[in-house]
Amino acid sequence: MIDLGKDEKCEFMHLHVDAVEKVRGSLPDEEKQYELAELFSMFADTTRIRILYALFEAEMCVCDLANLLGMTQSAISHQLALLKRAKLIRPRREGRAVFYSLADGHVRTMLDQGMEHVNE
Amino acid sequence: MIDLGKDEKCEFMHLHVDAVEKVRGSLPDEEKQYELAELFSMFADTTRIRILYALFEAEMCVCDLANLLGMTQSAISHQLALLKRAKLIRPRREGRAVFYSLADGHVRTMLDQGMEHVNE
DNA sequence: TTCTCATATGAGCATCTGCTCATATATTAT
DNA sequence: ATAATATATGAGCAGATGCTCATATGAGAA
Repeated sequence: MIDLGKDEKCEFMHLHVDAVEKVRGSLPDEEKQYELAELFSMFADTTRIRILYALFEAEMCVCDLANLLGMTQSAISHQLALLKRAKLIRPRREGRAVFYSLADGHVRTMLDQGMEHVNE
Repeated sequence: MIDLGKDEKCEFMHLHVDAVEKVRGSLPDEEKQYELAELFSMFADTTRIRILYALFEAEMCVCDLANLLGMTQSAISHQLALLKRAKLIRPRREGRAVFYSLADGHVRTMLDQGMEHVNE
């Protein structure tokens, strides 16, 4: 057996060198990995999940959401800014109020898929 | 107009009281919200994303993954423990090695949906 | 048994995240 | 113009997260 140094024991004793090499090429590139992680992190918080579920039902302004979820205007606004940056929601100004709605259907699909897994 | 106190200005000046009330009933219950957030948080990290993409291609052991991703065995093992806890992957012992594979198809579907959104 | 290898896991630490609080901006009304 | 209202945003802080390092566990070999 070839000696590959003290830190490379198990990595090369297995038969899977070819499998590993095959997989290496099929990974999404670094930027896509980062964008994916960032997208999913939007769904990784209960406040944002509740905001999105609320927007499934109706377009709502910041204070409506704050009232609905029992949170401060500031907390909601910060989260809306994140969701907007991730292009999951879209603002519409009407006088002083800003109404938010879902940007596209993927949001719904993704949450549905997640809910399906959670419900087994 | 009814005076509702200093902190409840905007919440009740809008026409959306009914919309808000309708939505209140349609939110998933607290436990589901939490489970959903926990599930999505599994996809909210590039290391775990790369592990899952790797397992799309082939069942792999811890050290194979560590080698593939250029990370320590410990770091990978910690992440695998999280993915296992979330029931996204499944271990299979074979001698000293433990091989991991995807637990079910939802994982693939969810990542695909995310990738679709990222790719616009 | 003892030794080695593969994996798992607890502690510690630096970074990230989600809130609060204060304040800034934008729009309308007077 | 000034005042009031709705939203946005920066700073600060407590808790969560992902790594490293050391060590524990589990399984096969001698």
